[in-house]
Amino acid sequence: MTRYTPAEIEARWQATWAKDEIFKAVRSADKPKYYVLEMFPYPSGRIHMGHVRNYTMGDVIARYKLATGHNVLHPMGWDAFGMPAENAAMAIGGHPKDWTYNNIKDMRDQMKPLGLSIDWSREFATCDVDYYGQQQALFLDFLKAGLVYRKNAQVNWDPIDMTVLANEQVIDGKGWRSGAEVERRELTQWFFKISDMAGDLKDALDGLDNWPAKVRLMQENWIGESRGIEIPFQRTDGDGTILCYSTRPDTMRGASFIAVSPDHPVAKTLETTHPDLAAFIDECRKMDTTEAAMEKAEKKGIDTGLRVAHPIYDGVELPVWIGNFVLMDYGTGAVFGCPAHDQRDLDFARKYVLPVQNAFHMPGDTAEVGTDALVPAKTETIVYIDHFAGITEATGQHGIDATIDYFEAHKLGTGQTKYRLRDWGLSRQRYWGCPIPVVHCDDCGVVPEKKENLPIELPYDVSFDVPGNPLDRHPTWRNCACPSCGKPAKRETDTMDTFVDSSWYFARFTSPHADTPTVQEDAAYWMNVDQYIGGIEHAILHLLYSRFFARAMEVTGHLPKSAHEPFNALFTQGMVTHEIYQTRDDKNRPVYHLPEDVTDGKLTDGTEVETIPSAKMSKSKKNVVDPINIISAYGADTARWFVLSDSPPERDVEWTASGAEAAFKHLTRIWTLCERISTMDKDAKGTGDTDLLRAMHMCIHDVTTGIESFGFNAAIAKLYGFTAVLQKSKAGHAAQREAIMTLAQLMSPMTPHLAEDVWTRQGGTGLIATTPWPQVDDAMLVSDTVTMPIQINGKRRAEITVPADMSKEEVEKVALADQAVVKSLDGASPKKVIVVPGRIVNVVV
RNA sequence: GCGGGCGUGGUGGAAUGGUAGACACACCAGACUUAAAAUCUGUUGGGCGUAUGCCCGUGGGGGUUCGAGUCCCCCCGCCCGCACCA
Repeated sequence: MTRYTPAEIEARWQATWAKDEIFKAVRSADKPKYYVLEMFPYPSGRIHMGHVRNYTMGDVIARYKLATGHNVLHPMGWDAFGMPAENAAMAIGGHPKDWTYNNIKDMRDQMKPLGLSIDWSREFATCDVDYYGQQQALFLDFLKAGLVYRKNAQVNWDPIDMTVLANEQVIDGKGWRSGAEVERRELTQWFFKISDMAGDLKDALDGLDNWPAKVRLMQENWIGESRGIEIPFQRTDGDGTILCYSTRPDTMRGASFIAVSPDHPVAKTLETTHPDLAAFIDECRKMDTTEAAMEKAEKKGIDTGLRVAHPIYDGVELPVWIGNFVLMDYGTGAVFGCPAHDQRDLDFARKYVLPVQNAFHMPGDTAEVGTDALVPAKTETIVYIDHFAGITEATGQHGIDATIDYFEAHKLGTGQTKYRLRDWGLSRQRYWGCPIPVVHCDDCGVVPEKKENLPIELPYDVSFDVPGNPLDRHPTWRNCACPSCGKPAKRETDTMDTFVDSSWYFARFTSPHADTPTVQEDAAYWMNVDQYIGGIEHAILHLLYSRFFARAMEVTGHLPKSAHEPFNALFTQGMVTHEIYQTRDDKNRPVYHLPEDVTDGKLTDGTEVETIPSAKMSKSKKNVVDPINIISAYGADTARWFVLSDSPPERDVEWTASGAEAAFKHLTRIWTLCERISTMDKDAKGTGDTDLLRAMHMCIHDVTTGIESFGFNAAIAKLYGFTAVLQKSKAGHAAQREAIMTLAQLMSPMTPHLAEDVWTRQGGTGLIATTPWPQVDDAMLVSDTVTMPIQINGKRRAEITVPADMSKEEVEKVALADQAVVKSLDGASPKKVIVVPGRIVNVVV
């Protein structure tokens, strides 16, 4: 009797797969292609359980697609630029490049024992000069196409990372990585013109049927489309107009002031001549240091003395104020305030004693606004007055649309659709990123580098002993010739946001070593990604940027039109969690303990630990289980099996030692079962062959459906069930052998090594990985008889077994004749009998 | 504040509108063993009953339906996203 020894089995099969190159993706017209991709990892140096779960899910899909006759592309790479490498260099010395490449090597070594069906020949890291050089080429093409531009702008400045952040990278007023309160600064920066595509990025979400609705909705909210109107207000104190944007033109009757941003041109002009206004504007600028403070800040304003005419009431004048709450970069930087129907405007009006005037009424309102603005709910009926009095049935959007029509018809304004989405600032004042390939020339200004001069390589000889960007203080790197006039010039020292790197890597995988960003035939063949798998945390940032890049690469001829939306299907998987174990030190501060140091709620010295409910595995809470330890204790197949079982893949899964143990026991059971069948008398006849094979076909059906619908946990439950059937079966050798070989095939996407071994031991030919997926024999799914529950008034009272093809009428007769039914009816006569063939009978009395 | 999701045994979770709790964990009992481990078998939503069985049960309340965990309305709780966006 041999034992299940995963270490030996797994190494052996991984070597075989590698030798036979069965996962190498080659273009072929013979089979349909299938591109499965998991979000590539940041090379932190160690893989964690989240990686194991993410890549196992992708691997199940990839292996299943391979077995179902697809030409599969399943690549792996490294999102390798970024701050941690520089932080490590600053903290412990060394060089970001060495740190990163060492980490990549370590993580690759940790990942390979998982037995993933990856085409490693396509591997690359975004910090490879081959990759970022092509990214520079893309940048130049985008620049030529007007998709990148430079502007002086208020930016989010992270004072800890000492760099700029995009709007998407500021979470609750704090930097997404450093957690520092973000400041506002004015800097000249490069921007991607993502806002030009806002409408399409929003509209195309509708077509992404195989994306989670949640992600589509988050993107829709982020893009923030709103329908409104731009209204020019005529100055009465002089010439000119002030253009205001409003999504509520139906409140125009109640307008009592205009508010402009402190950065508005009107404010900037007045600033030069009015010291009081200048002081206020100055105060606004000083106050605006952090996003968090801005949110809490008091609404303040100052009257400019300017006056404008009310657009629909002759002779009514409105004062123009500067308001600290008006944003310059949304709409037109100027709004009209309607205190009666907007809480913020009302607070402002009360503070500065401005008129409050109803624009409409709602049934039941007192027509007298106190401290709460009269804001109609979506479904409430609004009764308009004066100019809009005709719009009586107005609810929700109707009144707004109708008033926009009114303004347009009277040439008082223009309907406008606006977006919240801002352009993506990509400049970062960091070393470890892709250099922006432009040159600053005293004579020619900002000049794009020539393509033949690419790649602009990062210098290796840099120092991190002082804060700031080492490229700025490098003695020679900046020096270059102007690509336009040839005179000495200086390179741009900003590098690109690392989200740029991850916005097109999926396209690069289709021709990873080409000397152009993509190759037309390869991109056309392999794109789109058929199934993309990753964390919900990328719902906005990475996925929105990638959708923009696909469009931009289409415009610049690097991707086909068909790749407009690059990810056909998206799956967002849950996290791996673990309980947290803590004790307290003498100052009552928590001390955390690794799960491996805790047995039955106690440390090895007998100290009891407090158990805190399961949370995302994190080093700081020490609630981590190292995949390497699990693999060496139980093997990769056990780890893979466990992360897929118990919880649906979109939800979190809690790692438990007992669960991992159970997974290992099950795989051992399969091994033992395989041994038993191998040693059976080959000729002996058994009993129940048909029952076993019928259960087998049910299992094929259920597992196939499970995998195709991401119901991995359900598929695994069925595999448990069928294993139990096979274990108890008294069927003959041939049937049992067929059953275990099919079981191995069905398990092969999850536990590929064990599956190969069972397959070979049972005399299967070739590799299970490339053997066609088992087919369901539909005839085997239908049984001759069927057991149906009988309900009386919806309560289950009896059960009958009848031939599967029995007519409804016959079933009804049999049901009503049943002993238990007769007893339950107790002489009452049925009013109605509902027979759902093969399902249920309900007798209504 | 706005938008979305979720709520099922001791636990993780199953259930195309059709027998709620599959499968797994944990617990308990039994077999094997001198014993333990390992392995195998069985029980396990609550209540009543010797028992065939009966009653209750998917956060709470109402509704649609022959039939609701599932669909609709209201409420409660939790989670997530967005928010000075005019």
